[in-house]
Amino acid sequence: MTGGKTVETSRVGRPRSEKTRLAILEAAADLLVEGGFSAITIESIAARAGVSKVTIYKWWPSRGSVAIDAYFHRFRQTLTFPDTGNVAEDLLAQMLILIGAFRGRAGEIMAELIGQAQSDPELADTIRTGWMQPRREVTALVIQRAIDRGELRPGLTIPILMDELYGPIYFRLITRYEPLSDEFAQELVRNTLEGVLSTRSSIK
Amino acid sequence: MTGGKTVETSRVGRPRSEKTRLAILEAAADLLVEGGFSAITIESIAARAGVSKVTIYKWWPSRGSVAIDAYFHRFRQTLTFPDTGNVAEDLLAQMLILIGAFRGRAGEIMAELIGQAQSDPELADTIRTGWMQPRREVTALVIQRAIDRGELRPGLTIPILMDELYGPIYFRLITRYEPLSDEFAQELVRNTLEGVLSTRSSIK
Amino acid sequence: MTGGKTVETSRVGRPRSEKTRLAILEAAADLLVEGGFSAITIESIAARAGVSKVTIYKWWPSRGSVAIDAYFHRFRQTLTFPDTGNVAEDLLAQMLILIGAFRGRAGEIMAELIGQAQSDPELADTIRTGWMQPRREVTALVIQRAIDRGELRPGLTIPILMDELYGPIYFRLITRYEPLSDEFAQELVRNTLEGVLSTRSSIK
Amino acid sequence: MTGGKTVETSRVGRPRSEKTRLAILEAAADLLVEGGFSAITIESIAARAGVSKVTIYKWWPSRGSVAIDAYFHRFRQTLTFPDTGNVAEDLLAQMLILIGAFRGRAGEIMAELIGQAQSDPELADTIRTGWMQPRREVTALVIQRAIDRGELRPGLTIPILMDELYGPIYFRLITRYEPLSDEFAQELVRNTLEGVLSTRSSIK
DNA sequence: CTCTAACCGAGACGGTACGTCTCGTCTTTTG
DNA sequence: CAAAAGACGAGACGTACCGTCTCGGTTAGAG
Repeated sequence: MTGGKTVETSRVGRPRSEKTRLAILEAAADLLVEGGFSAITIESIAARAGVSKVTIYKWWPSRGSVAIDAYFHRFRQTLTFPDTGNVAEDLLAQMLILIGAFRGRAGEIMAELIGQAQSDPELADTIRTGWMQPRREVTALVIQRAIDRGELRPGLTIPILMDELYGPIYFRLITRYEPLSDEFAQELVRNTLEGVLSTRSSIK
Repeated sequence: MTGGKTVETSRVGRPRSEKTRLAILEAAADLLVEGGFSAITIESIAARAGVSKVTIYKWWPSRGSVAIDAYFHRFRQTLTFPDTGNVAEDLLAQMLILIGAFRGRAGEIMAELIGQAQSDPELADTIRTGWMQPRREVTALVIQRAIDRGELRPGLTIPILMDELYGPIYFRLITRYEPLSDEFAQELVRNTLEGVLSTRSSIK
Repeated sequence: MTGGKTVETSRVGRPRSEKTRLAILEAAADLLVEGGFSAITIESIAARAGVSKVTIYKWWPSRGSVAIDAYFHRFRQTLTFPDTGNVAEDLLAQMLILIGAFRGRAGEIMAELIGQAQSDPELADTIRTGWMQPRREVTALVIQRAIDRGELRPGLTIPILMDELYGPIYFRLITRYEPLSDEFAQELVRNTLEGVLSTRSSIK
Repeated sequence: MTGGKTVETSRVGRPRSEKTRLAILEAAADLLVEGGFSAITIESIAARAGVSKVTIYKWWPSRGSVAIDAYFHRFRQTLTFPDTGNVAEDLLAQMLILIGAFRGRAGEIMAELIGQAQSDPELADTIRTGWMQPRREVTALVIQRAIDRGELRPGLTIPILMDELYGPIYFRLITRYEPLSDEFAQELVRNTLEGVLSTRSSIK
């Protein structure tokens, strides 16, 4: 996310052109939407943005980093999750918002970005810290509060519980085994909280 | 998985060389282990196997397909899962075997293959049908039997439950947020079955 | 002159395309005539010849070498110098033929090629062995015979005498101080043979 | 030689920095000596001189013009030729001085500059007027006096005679066919004056 | 003693060409 | 007819300089 940094201090020399920065992000985002990650080449971005290749290389280290910046630029979404105090409701709301974002082009592109990240550690890091981490923090907060209120088991490992919620969603996003429907999110959250044992056997 | 098919019918002309096929798979597997998916190029395989590029193109449609064939060739494992009749034990055993396989090089390579599959539908399909499906079928059987015995809730959607088990594992494989430890598998299976609500609130 | 070599032995693999070789030389020669040496870029040749850059790099080591090959391809001239037995006549004929070739585009281009050769030793060598040497050999022969016949001084250093003939011509070609006129050649040859001392002083 | 001009009129505004001008010429000369003309790039000069590119462009129109200025700055030599009244001695002295200057790095660089001048008319002009012309004028004077004294043939075309002297030297400098030895200069001057016909045939 | 015009550094930028890489196809000879 | 060898067109890579363009900060004579 190198290229995203704003020029803080006014230093000597010609300042960075904000117009150019935006033209690059817009061009990359367009290419991403139209042809997916494989359509992102430094040359195609440069040509579309009317910008020199060197300028792109100057501010971004790889095509992956331009792609993720362009993704955030285009699909930046608010993280305003509700906080009703009811853990089931809050978690479901969060999962529905994520699933909603992943239906449509944004989801396909995120899948490709995650795919690319498997052979681009820097991209992987940017996705983790720039995309997943903020969401996980909100979710962790909701879970922690529910533990504090005594709604959830105290011995719980929070990262594992979060993997139980996010894991299946990203698994579906990536394997496309089954659709990312609202019903899926509902049963996922319910199952995760209540378990899947039959009532009889749960009373031990 | 085109290249993996054995030559059944004896047709006219010079038969396909089995030695060549194996040389290609061994070379590709070596490259995969040494340098990951990005080290797999048709040219590098051809050079290493002492084989012409055209011969590879003749039997495999893409580098992804050679890679997955080479992966299966090198890391093929038995699917002999225990069947004790205890759903918790059986599921845990299955997850532990998968996690064990994913620790080490095989896991890293599978992550890369899944990554590549995001921009290679054919590779995605081969991974689903050749790798995931067999495991899911065994898991589905165990779950179905537990439902039949009344251990699990009858209304359960089996694919969702399987996503709850496999999803977090693949999520950790791909995001590398946290390690694929045995403890993780244990808590994952326990949480999935019993839920995470505190005992007090679960008696409603 | 690497690319000029003809494929002698019929070896395995696809043979070199003669059509491609000629297309490259024609394109390069056209560019040379139209825009001089600076118009010769590997990219422009490739574009004009409908050929890949790699193919050019495969057969020629530098743009200079393509240029000189293209020059010879386009301006190859016969070396049929007359041999009358009269040294003055023969030398003048040779110089007139060379000067004639250097008037017009071929001379301008040769000047540029010699210029480039100052920073490209390989090009320099090709010009020496492929262009100058054959002419010098013919000239050396004429001179040697004149020495044998007793027309020229026996103690003469032949290379120096040849430099006295060719040097002024190339000097004019390169500095453009004065035109390469036929009168120039006539006085040059006469002066070189007879000297410039006044008759009075020459009889010492 | 634009950049070499001294600031005559004192105009308003900050005057041109002499320190900067010298830093540029020194840097360029160093680069020229170390890596030849190809090492001369505006960027490398700017970096080495601690100067902005724009400042260089402001005072010199091209890299060729900086190069030639740097050459004169570093290798400026006196034009004090002896004038003994003996044409053979005087011409030989002049040629020996020139040949002496051309042995060593200065000659190699001059060859490269002349080479570059083939595709840079302005550079060609600067070399002619700034380097060759002063020498030719001295030589022309010596020749003219010899004609006046009756030592040389009256019908002689002086520029042609000068090309007979300078041409072979520059030819050797540029083609590196043979070394620029003192013996070469001696025989060159002698041959030029006396001719190469054998005594017998010269008396016709 | 301020004003102001020109100089100068640093560095961003669009552009052209470089030489390299790998792809997937094509065209031969060899077994 | 399979396979090896290798030529080839295509196109992106990342780099080097080009020449131009802001900027901010001198520097010295003119008012």
